[in-house]
Amino acid sequence: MHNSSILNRNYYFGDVHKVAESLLGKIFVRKLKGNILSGKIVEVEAYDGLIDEASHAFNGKTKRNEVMFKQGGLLYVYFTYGMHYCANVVTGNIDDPKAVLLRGIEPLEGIEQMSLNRFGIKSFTQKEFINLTNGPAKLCKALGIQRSENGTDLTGEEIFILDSPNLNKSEIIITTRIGVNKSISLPWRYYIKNNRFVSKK
DNA sequence: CCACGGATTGGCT
DNA sequence: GCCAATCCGTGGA
Repeated sequence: MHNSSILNRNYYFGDVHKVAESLLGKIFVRKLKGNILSGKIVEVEAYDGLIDEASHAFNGKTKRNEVMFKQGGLLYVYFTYGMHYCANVVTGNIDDPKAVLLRGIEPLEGIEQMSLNRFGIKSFTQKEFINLTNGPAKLCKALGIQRSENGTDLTGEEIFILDSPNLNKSEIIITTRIGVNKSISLPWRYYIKNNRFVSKK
């Protein structure tokens, strides 16, 4: 199915901004009920722990954000707006709570299952195809990621990320984050230029 | 294409 | 009690 290797623990101990940028183009894989669901990561945001007012970890550890305070390479899933889940990749050391929010992926494998998860039906229009995974809560729905996936080890078998060469600088747009009220001018959002599954240009 | 508001629940003050 | 790292449908330009 794939030849590339799974990103190892060491990868997730890098600088959160470097990890965020380098995750673009890599393949996020979710095994769900024997199906493989996968997609290319096309949009992310970095949340820089204790110095970042917009980070969930800014005010210290709570039951909700405790996974951010664990070692890099875990999945931090949070619930928001009363109905949505969003997924982050935790980076760095214990008690150094940084994370990369996954905001958009381009579906590769298991597309019919993603449509079932999103819309309750296997078929979809061209417009619905884009709508499958072009947003942080949409991609969680499509991949079947919810509260029970919080804390999943990305070096395990269930959810992991496959390595691939880093993109050229010319293929990457760096800009401000979306949906935050604090630290709004920090350019900590990264996405692939001209990709249709980026949530907002 | 853009702006606006409703949905809905848990975390935190 | 307030409001969120969102999404979707609606209505107008």
